[in-house]
Amino acid sequence: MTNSCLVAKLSHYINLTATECVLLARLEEATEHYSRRDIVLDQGAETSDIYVVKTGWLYGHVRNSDGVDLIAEIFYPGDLVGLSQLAFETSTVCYTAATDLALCPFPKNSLKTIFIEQPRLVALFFAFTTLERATMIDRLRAMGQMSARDCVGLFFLQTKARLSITGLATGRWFPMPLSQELIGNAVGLSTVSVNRAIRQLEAEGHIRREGRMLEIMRPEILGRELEFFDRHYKVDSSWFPNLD
Amino acid sequence: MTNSCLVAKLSHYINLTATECVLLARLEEATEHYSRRDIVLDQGAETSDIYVVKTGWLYGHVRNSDGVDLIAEIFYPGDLVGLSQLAFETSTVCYTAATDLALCPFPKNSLKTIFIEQPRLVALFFAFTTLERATMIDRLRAMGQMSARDCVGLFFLQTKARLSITGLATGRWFPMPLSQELIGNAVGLSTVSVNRAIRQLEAEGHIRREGRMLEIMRPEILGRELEFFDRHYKVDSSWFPNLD
DNA sequence: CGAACGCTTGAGAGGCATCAAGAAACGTGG
DNA sequence: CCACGTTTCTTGATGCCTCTCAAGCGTTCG
Repeated sequence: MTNSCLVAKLSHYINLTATECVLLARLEEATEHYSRRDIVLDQGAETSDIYVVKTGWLYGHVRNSDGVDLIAEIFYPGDLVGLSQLAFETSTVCYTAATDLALCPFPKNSLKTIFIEQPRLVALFFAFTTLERATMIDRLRAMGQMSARDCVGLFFLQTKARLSITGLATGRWFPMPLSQELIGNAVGLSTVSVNRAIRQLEAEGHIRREGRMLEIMRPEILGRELEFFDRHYKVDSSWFPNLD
Repeated sequence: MTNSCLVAKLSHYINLTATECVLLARLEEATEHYSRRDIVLDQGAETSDIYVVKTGWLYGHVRNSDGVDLIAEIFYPGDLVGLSQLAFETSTVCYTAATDLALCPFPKNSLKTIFIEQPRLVALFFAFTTLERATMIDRLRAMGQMSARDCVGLFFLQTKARLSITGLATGRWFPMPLSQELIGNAVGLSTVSVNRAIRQLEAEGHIRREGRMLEIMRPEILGRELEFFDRHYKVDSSWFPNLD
């Protein structure tokens, strides 16, 4: 078997054919390394490449004129970075390494043949974008009408769910390498409010921290309270094109 | 020529072939009519169909347990409704008619052949989802860190930009059939705050109202102030698969 | 060992939600 | 075409939540 992260993630959803595996593995031939805080692609730069995340986290963010930063998306191993910028010649967001990072770049022109020859993979990619959109709606709901505590709690539940797909969350523990400032940028809160929310969740016995690891004590209870639904566990593939 | 709304919208971005036009027109064979406030598809219902919007507006929204409603997406003539629910067997959002409405439903299984035979159309659909994602990030930015006045102003600019693509905004005027309550649901504000924001924009000479029509007096100036960028005007098609 | 960086906590200010009530517009049926 | 009820818009008063500013502490890394 291949040790491709992308294959690992996709296999969670459908049984990949050997042809598909080979083709996907080819996207991960080159590898680039980045250190935490490195900028992978700056806002306004040309979006000629797509990246597969091999190890580490990175995030896409936009800075507005008052200097406030908003994290638009966070990527984990197995994710495809840059699909959301396909329609733009220059990037609308800045990609920054959240941890030390290994990325596999491939030119976005490689998608041409995939679109023609691998309609089922395209359908799966398409499905992913809809999952991400649903998650983004959850974020909108959180930012618009939930308390700071609930925003942060929901963010942790979402993160854990995403990591679980590729087996990066073991049991109730998962890594949380983002600083409280970055968490704030992700959920639209100030550092101070994030800190107070975390301490409150901790005091209530919902979470526990141990270095950069986080434990959600009773995921089901917290999830029910915050109306969290794991959008990433399963996709409906009934409309996927059949294999030839 | 066909009078398909979908073809009209897509033609804004690429030159469709005759084959593509015929195929798209076939999606609009059936037509259903709804009155304002009618529910087109309820949350939790099966997502077996996709719809092309022929005339009117509709919106997808989610209601949480405290009864607060969030509008996740708004659809205009020429839009495809339901693509964002493709990956789910049952709908995560509720679709409601914002005005009287004419929709053309087609089964989502019809996508199978499109995925196989029309990779260029699929690429274009894919591009649309990335545009919508970018717009959603703008909304996140607005909800998270902008004032009520700016949220509402940005919402108007975005709406006008979307309508302009299909020629539904003439000059600086465009229709705004949504009540202030619905606008509030869309941008995450209370009705009261929306009203105050509108009156402020009006007092500042940024907008003018005439029944259900809205005029943005100096779009460039307001756009620059709110850091608005029209994401829907143009797509990069360099990575699209070529025609056979 | 010193200097960033990240976490924690307090105090004060401001903006938006909420509650409430009246005015205007709309729609519907007599 | 008018009368009435409903929806929508408008405005004021009050309170709460989060932001901002500020300072101290702990930790990590060069």
